[in-house]
Amino acid sequence: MSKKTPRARAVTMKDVAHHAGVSRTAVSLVLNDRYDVTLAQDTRQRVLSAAAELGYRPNAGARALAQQRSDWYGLVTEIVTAPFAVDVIKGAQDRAMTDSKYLLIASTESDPAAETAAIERLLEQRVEGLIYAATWHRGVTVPEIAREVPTVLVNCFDIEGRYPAVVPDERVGGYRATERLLSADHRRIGFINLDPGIPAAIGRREGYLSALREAGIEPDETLEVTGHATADGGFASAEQLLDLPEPPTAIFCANDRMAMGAYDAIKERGLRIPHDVAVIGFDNQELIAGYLRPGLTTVALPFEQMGARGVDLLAAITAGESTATKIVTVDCPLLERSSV
Amino acid sequence: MSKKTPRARAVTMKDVAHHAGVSRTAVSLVLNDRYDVTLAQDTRQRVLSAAAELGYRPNAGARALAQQRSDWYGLVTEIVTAPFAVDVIKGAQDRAMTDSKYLLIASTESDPAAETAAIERLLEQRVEGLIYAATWHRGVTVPEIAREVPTVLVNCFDIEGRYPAVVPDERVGGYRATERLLSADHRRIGFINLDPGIPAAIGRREGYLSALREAGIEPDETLEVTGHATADGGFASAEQLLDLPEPPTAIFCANDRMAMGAYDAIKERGLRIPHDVAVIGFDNQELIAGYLRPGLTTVALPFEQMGARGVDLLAAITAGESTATKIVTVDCPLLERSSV
DNA sequence: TTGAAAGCGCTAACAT
DNA sequence: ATGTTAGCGCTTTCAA
Repeated sequence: MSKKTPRARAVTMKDVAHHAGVSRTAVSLVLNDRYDVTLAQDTRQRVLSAAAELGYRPNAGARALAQQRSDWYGLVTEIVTAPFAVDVIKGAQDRAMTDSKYLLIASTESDPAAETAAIERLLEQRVEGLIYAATWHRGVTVPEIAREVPTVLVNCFDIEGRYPAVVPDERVGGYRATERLLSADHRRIGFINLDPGIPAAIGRREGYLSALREAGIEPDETLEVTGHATADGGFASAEQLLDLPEPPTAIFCANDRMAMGAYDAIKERGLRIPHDVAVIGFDNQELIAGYLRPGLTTVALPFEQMGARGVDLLAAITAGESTATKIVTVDCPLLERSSV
Repeated sequence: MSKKTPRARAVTMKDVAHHAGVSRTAVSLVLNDRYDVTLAQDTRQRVLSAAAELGYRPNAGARALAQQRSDWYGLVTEIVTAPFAVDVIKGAQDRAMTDSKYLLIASTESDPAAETAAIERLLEQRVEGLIYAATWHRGVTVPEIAREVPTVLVNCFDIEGRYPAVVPDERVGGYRATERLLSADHRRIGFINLDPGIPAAIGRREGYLSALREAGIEPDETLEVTGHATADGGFASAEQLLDLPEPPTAIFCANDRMAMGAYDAIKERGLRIPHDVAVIGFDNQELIAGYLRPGLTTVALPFEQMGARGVDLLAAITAGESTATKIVTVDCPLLERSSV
């Protein structure tokens, strides 16, 4: 066991000031590019080179203390647990960086007590705002403590409508998928939906139905089935559809996992995708959609954009530019591969 | 546009002290559970209730400044970009939490300049140490600036061997996979490997070969093929193996994506998994391994554990308990599903 | 144009 | 056992 080596004390502003032969104030002014105050060109130069020479690095914490602002946002999420929606983090992270904000991420397992504790700790770090993100689109109950600071929900919404939120536009997504199938001349389009009640199931179905109606097709209830949201569920539901006296020529699966199962069902009957049966998914889970054979055409959930929009909203709110608890809806784009 | 509402100034220790009628020192002592100093039981009580009453919340930044330690670690990674290995973040996060450490995550896209900048900003936040994590196991070059603070690599290693690292035990993983197949009485075991040269390919192959040899089987070179690391690559390689005059009865795929393709190749020939051909994968990509039909037996990459071990190591180093640039190897467990 | 001084919230050495 | 005081590194009035 080696003794702990005491790290050399970091260079401070005082050191720079001393080295440059100016006051600490001057250093602060120069280093913060405060051009509202007029400083001698020479002073500026001296400070700059002294800082460079000494390898000065500002201490963000000290600055935060003095300025009473941390430049941090807290991101509370169960997402770290479920890699599916991890792009939310990336989107938020990138967007925060461009604002010179930091993201303090607290992962939770949606245990309310732990969640409150996590937020509590973020508040101790004096985060200026909170982003509360969920793995799958749903209504949530945010711990009361979050009210202490501006808070924005991402990929979920407050059941009581007290917070602004950023959510995917499920309806348009469902519409796009169906429309794509229609444009390939399919008229009998099966729909394997998720368990009813959740926003994804409701919105995607609405989109499906309205696309059909716009195309002058009266929805046929036998073509609508709900399946367990897994590959096995998709397999079973697809079988059900294919067993119909008048089976569909295309199937819209409300998620990619079910589409994965549908592929198996279709292939097992010796049918070809998309030649005999076209398939379209939802979620754009890369690992599935990208690697199925043929590649699965699907609708993408805009996780990254939602994360970015969340930070946007938060920035606007903390800047006092916005205050309404509005719901921002983000588009779900269609991703063409080869299954239609 | 509403005017920015000035947030009420937070309750400080001074307020608590005042309210309790004691000194700031006393408050600090009580709130930090410093039992080495003796305080009147009454004082302690008064402070506690004053703090509760006022809703006092410590200011982590101020404490960091005074103590000259931040309790923060920086996690530099490209992982946020690629959800695959995101469990590293979770493992590190959880482990850090139990130490009351925070993780400041900086996502990079492995652009060296951006990486250096990201680390620079982490250092401005006065992180006490750095974890540098990669999406896939490989040798990396860490920006020089990382030397300023204890640094640990996770799922990668320094090409020049200057940093301690935590990596998966690829060899044992390959061994386990092969052994599992052997235990199911397979003697002709095909191996679809990754592009040679990377640690995963080298280690997994070593494990494969040594398991065979231990079982008294002389490796047959025609059973070893390398494929493009995708489903299509796996498909092609599996075809190649199945076309052999004496085809294998089991295939070990060096990753799950290739196993996904192998499934298709096997099924297209009307063969059954595992009855006619057993398949085993590597990586345990949930979305693939869990949803393939039948479920894919595979070897898991211990991302979460690696993240946790990384923080462990860092904690030991910053505590001065360890200093060697050792390589820690983490076990890759076998995950049984139904493909063997 | 520059500098002195106070203060941000907290800890810790030192007195009392 | 409790209080005083001096920082921690930085920003920001306010004077000079």
